[in-house]
Amino acid sequence: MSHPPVVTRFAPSPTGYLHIGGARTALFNWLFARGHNGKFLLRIEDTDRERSTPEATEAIFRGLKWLGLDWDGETMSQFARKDRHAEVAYAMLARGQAYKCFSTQTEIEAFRAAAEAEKRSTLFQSPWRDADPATHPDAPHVIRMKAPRTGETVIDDRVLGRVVISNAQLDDMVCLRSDGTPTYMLAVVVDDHDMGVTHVIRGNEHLNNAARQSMIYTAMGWDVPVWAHIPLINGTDGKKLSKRHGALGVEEYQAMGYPAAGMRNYLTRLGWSHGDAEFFTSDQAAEWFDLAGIGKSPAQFDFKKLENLCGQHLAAMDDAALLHELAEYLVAAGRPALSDAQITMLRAGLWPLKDRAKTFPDLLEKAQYIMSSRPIPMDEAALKSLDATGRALLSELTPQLQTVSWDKTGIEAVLTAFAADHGIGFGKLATPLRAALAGRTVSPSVYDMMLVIGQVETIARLKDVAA
RNA sequence: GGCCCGUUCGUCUAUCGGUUAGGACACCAGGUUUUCAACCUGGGAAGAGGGGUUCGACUCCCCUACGGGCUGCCA
Repeated sequence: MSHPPVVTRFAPSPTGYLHIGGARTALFNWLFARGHNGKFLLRIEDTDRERSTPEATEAIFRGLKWLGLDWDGETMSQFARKDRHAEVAYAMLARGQAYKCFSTQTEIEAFRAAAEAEKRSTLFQSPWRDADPATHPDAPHVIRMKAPRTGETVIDDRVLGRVVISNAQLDDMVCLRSDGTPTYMLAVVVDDHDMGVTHVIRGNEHLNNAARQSMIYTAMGWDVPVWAHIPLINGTDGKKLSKRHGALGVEEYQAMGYPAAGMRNYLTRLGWSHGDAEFFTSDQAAEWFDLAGIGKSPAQFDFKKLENLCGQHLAAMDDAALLHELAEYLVAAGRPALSDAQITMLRAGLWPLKDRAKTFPDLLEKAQYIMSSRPIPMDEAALKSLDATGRALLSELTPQLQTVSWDKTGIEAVLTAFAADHGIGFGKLATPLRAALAGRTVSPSVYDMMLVIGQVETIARLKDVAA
């Protein structure tokens, strides 16, 4: 028995940056498709000509690319398919599943206002629903779905379970606007059907829409896709995610220096779980990802956990990939690129840094001692530890470093013997040494620094502070 | 207002009627240590409230509270 092919899609509207919640929706669709040998499609829902912009479309592309969410085939523009949408609207009309409604927006607003005042249902019931076409005026009109008024529509949701919505709650939605363009409700269904989408994985806010869309599928005699409505992401206070919580656009996260692998891991784990698995690669995630593992309740964004995961991914990344992504980070953050010489030095000194850094700016900060050129700028605490005693120790130590074999054991032997000879703990020696090498009191291990910058540079830096 | 969805440690979550309610992040304490990290050990920390059903409920049902969504010729 063969499995039916899986086709998922991400369908953002290009009205701003790629929202963090949208990115997670895209990620879930991508994981599901990749894990099932299926296709992941991208459709830009640009039927709202007022609010859609090409810049926003570009931002969506950049965000998806940063996260490594590659889509199959050409990007589809929903607006470009408006003729097809209209065709379906007229097909529904011909089937008697839809009708022309000549009510003006002013009339509808008046109806709603009156209904609200009388505490009646504000669902608009068009007087044209059952009107004889022969009596239709020659006037602008919309095409409305002739939705069933009794009974119920059931959404068999893979995340939420069986959701029953009474048809009396649903109105005759507009499918084709008076200017001939389709509404979202019609366009999604037509496109998803035409694109062969089998699984609709999207935000919870569409759950009610699913009932409406289900009606269109039924009216057209099309197969209804598998629904999976995923919970939204909340801000750190449990309230809806908003600008107050800082970063909303995924590009901001890139600019803050979070590695994409960590971001993917974090976002995957937010609202989905696979036993106790916390740290995993995209391949593992795709292999494990399933609709059953998606939680029902909204999750709060937690920067601490994101950072922790990012740190683990940074440590696990190979040097070339890390350096490559670091360069991209610098561009995204609008920071100056590293020179070839700096990159060479950084590559050599990456090993003691990788498992300490959580983000790219963090890594760069810790790599400061590699990139600085002599004389090394000193911060206040470093200067303080380079007092007369400290400098005396260092100038006595320096000659001994000229002859040592430059590896961890060689250096360690000299330093520990030196400390012992002077009757001091190793810490008393390491502190001024660290200051001289790094210009600060927080740095990687002095051994590691000496190995990374090399014998010549080490001695030069020590001589600088002795002077 | 009507309808729909949700509610386990501070946070992300496991549990799919029977567990001392598990893990991770964060936090606290101790250890290791040349600083900061990392690392190791230990610790505190949860089923929104109230009713049922059941021999037994975090788990099933109902009510309430709280949070969210929909109720557009936006998506």
